[in-house]
Amino acid sequence: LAPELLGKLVVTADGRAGRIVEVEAYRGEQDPASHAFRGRTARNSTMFGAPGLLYVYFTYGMHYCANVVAGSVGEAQAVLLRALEPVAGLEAMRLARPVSDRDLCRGPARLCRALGIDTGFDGVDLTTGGGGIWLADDGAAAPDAPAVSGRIGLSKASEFPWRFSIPDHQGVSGPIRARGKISPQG
DNA sequence: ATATTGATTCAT
DNA sequence: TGAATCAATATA
Repeated sequence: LAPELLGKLVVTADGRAGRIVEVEAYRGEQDPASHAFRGRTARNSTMFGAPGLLYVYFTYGMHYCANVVAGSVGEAQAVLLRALEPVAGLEAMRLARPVSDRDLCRGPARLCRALGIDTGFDGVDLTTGGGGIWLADDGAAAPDAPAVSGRIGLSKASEFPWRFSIPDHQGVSGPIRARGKISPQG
């Protein structure tokens, strides 16, 4: 499911939108790197819910990251949104954080800042639009052969090749990759 | 390479 | 209670 999100749009009620260009998959209680690895807690309970929910968590004392819940109820699978290509509402994004347009949504915490996502959005349903943020499909196809590489920024299980991105897209978060020794792209 | 920053979690 | 950890980013 994770690679199929590539090319989809994330849209907010106030007119901001970005195209998904990079994601990572997390596989619930079987995945040592997943927040759900040690079972359900107050923080990760959204992951155990229905597919299509938005799981937002706060980390490093200052950053939010957003995931799309996948799998079925109770499986706690999720797809981390790592980078978007800004598509609409760029003015509001620049206001949230003044950086170059290319960097607005390049990185899991940056895209949350740019779209105004915080833990208040944790648990909203991305399929109905009622939560103020939703997924849209404008017909752009996911790449036939998405780039695959090791996950980024993890102290455990970073070797699992569950990071997917649009090949050679400039919006993909790059340099952080140097921390892992995985042969990148593919 | 290092500072930032605070919630969450696991161990006393 | 306390310490370690953390799916990150900015700055040097």
